[in-house]
Amino acid sequence: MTAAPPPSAEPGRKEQERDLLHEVADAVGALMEFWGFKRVMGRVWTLLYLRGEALSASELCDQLSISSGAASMALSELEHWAVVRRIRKPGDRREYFEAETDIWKMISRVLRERELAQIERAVEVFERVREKLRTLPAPGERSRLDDIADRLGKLVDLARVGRGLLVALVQQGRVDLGPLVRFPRSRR
Amino acid sequence: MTAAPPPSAEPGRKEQERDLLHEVADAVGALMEFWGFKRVMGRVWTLLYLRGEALSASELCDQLSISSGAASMALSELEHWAVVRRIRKPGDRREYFEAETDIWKMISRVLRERELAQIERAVEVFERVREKLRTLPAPGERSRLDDIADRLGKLVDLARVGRGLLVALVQQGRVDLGPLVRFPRSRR
DNA sequence: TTGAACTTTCAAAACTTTCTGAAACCTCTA
DNA sequence: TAGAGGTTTCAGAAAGTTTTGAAAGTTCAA
Repeated sequence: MTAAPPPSAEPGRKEQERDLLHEVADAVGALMEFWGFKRVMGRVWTLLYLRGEALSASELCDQLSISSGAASMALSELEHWAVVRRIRKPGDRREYFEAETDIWKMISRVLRERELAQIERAVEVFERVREKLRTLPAPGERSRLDDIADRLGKLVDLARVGRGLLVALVQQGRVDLGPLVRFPRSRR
Repeated sequence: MTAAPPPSAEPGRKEQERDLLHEVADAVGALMEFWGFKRVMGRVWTLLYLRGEALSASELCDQLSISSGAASMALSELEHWAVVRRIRKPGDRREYFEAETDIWKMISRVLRERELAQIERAVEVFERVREKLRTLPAPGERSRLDDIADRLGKLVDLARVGRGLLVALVQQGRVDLGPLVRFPRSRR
């Protein structure tokens, strides 16, 4: 009387489970999105992690309701960041995917490859512009332009401090933001 | 022979200066975008910082080629994050804006208000789902669901560790990611 | 070598975010 | 307290991002 398989509407245990995992996956997705990744990447990783076993691409598509294209892209990107491992099972043509669980490896890699590059790019722009500002002919308003160049110099210093802290963090897993906390307040 | 005002095409010192500042502003904009802010916010702050004086909204619109609407929105948001100060000059109806230069104040505020909230939200979801998973009737596959709940528990722990580190960072300006580096690798 | 099974690519569609500019709304000064 | 000068709001436009799904590309067992 109570053991009949659910007719067709009604939650159903399987669906409930899927929805719950879905919810967690979304929460992680939001977190990762904040870190500059795509939301699906977080969702995929989470499902793989929670399920605890290697899943095939098509199962991921089913479980997360995404297209094969989206899955393929998310998976390669996750693999690039070493957040997911690609696995082959002998005698099975499909590829399987497994969640990487070494959190620090993931985070430090992002800091090193992405954030550092970002800061470096900014430093380059700052320095180049400062040089150009110097050579800009400025009859009669030398001091105003010089002031700007000075502040730009401070920006360069700041970016360098930031870069240093980031490097320290990645290398030692530990950082003291003192230099940043104390960074020269401008004297007006 | 060489001192005539530039005819109409040609760089022109004024334009060159504006373009150079523009370039720096864009670089900072890209950096801030990465941190989850809007690009214009970074551009506005940078221009204010480099110019070193309080500017009116309309001057910002001119210099950055943005509409009054965009400026208004960026400025209120910057003000919310205490990255820019709003200033009134006596006898002038306009509002002026000035760049805040205390970098740490800005960063710690973002970490506290935004990142922390984000993590807290995730923790709540994780715990709620874990509870529900526990009460999910699971005839005949008790162990699989339990495994999932266990891993979800680890996720909760991880998020708590992250929250702790963040709080420490904000309060002491210093952090040791050891707990994260060492976070329990899953035994498969 | 073939072809079935699976994966990747990519142009177009769907969706999201950001920007514009005019109208509504303030807020001072006279 | 009228209204000129400024600021904010907001609906629609523009720009940007993500997703889809079908076609092209791979790979492997036979």
